Amino acid sequence: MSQTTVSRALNGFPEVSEKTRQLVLAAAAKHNYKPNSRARRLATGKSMTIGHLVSVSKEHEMVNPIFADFIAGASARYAQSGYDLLLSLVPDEDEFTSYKELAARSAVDGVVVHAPRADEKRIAQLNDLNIPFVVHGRSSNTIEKYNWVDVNNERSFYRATQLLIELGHRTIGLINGVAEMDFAMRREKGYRRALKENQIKLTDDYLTHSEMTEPNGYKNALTLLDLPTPPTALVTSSIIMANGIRRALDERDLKLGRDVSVITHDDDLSYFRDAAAVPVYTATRSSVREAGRLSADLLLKAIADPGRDPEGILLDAELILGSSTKPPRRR
Amino acid sequence: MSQTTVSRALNGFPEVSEKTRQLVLAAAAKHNYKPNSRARRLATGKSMTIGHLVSVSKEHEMVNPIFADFIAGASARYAQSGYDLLLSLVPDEDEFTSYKELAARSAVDGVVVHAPRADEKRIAQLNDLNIPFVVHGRSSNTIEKYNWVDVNNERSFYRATQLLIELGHRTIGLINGVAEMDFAMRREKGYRRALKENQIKLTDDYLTHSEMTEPNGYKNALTLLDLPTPPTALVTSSIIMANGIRRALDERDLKLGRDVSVITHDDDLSYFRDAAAVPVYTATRSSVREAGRLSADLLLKAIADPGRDPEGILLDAELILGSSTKPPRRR
DNA sequence: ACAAGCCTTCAAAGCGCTTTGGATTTTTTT
DNA sequence: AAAAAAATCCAAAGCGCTTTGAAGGCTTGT
Repeated sequence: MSQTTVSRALNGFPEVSEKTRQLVLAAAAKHNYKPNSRARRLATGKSMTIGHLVSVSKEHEMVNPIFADFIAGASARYAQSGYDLLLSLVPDEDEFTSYKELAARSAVDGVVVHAPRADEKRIAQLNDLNIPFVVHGRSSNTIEKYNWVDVNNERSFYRATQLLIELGHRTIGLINGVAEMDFAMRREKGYRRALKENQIKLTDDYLTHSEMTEPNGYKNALTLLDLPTPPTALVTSSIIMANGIRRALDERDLKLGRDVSVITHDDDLSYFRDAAAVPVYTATRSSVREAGRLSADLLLKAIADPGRDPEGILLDAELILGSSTKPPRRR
Repeated sequence: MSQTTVSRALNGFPEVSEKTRQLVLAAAAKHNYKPNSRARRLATGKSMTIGHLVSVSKEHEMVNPIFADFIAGASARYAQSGYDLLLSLVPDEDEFTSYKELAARSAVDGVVVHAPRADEKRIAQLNDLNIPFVVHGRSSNTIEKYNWVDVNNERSFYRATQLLIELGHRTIGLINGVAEMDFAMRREKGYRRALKENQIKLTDDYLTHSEMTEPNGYKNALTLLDLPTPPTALVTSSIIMANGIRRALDERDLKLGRDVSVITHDDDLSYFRDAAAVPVYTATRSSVREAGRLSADLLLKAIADPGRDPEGILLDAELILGSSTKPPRRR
């Protein structure tokens, strides 16, 4: 049997009879034959690979832990479509160099941009490179069109803050992510809007920015609790920081909920899944794994149809009521 | 200038004069030329790719969060050596199928085995496939030789338990990972050995196995605390579970350290780095990122020299004294 | 029974590199 | 200055597939 026939049978072309196809498939299965990826990719001119470049902050060697769940979502989709996932953790200062290198050696058919800043150069750069991409998040200061999947950060933090205000809180702190990050900026915006609409004036002392680690949650919570007028409620950007906050409260002999209310953003991480009947944390919840799935779908569509107009998908985080929010305690 | 010369110049062969090489390099840099990965891989017969298959427990869709840091360590090494990292999150039931498929289509030059069980079939299977691999962890019930990088789980949990005993604790619980996992088994062994050597008899009620999530840490801690004779100290396998334990203590109005001592294994995850002057947790600490680096090095060596005898690297977890351990409280 | 037409199969070219073996140029030796 | 040796460079083959264009085999209609 000729090479052509085998190739056609395996790749589902119609020019081969069903009988022959079955024969070929049977033989392939028997010998555990799979076309060699390398040869196939050269012949087709496609890499069948999606690149994920995750930046590692050089300073703290920090890897954002949400990316594991995001990638878990995306990976499943790639597998279904026969794509491989190329992962590269790069020091944040040479992010662009890495993209350029991938494009130059034609190693990927598309890339996912993680953790966009409000000011994000990578978007224009990738558009220049003419390589399909999707951004997990958005970039406020970017005018160009691009594919993105994001949650409604501004609105969900507005709602969270609003909820606290309705409960009677007037001194509310925000323990946020790194200031340059787009999501952090939007969340801050939502927080500020809620305060403003309720004529609550707070200095920037009630606002912290840092990488979203447990120790930072702890440290920043202590800073806020040590203010002359400590906050009676906190909003935070990550369940990991929320754990640090809980530790800070513990140390001050304050009880979560009773003494200080906390609302956290909850990415629904698999190892922090808050599935109790009454959730531990009141939270703005949005599955980052689902975002991974959607991003993958979008990117695969963009690759399949290069003429496609960029699309944005906005997920709505649910506001989940848990036991970490109560009216403020009389002092 | 001929293709040959360019190829040789770029790949550092001695048959080309330094002058020509510089010329070629300059031209390549100018046009941002990089040899096409696909073509190069076909020509050389190497994939220049390392596969990481991470299993996702179908049941709980759980991704072990340590893998992010492990991969961060490994990724840096791969990049240095020109290798790409292929990541695939696969449902745990078709782990082997995935390895076989990668081997059949010759997509990777080597693979890393994550989270080995005490009884681990994948090792024999990979040896059969004749594909270089390194195991992160070990497999107690496997006789074959293989490359591995592991921490001394048995010894470090022995020491941890011993420390608690020396402090005066007699009722010590172990909140462990999934029972089938090799690391969990070894840790249990260390725990039991320390108890035995001190003539402490405890039923298996003081021992829990589960995926290492925060909610499981919480739940299991509550279970132990509700025993007729509750433990005065706990040893646990993950800092994420430790966070759940802290929450359980909080709920019972018990204070970490003062009322219940806790020692946790600490993988030195970037978002839980316990770098306070006095660490929060007394812990058996071993950087999983370092393990990633070492695994990558080992695997690259194995690929470079197929005749090489398998090697094992045993890391010693440090026992770090923190503030979560105190003598038991008189009741 | 034969030609037309369709279905099925095949031989060969090509994907963009690396690598071999030979050709050419330069340097060294006599 | 000619020959030998060394240093450069190049043409062509080949990596294992896909894909094109053409040939062969079957069916159908007359």
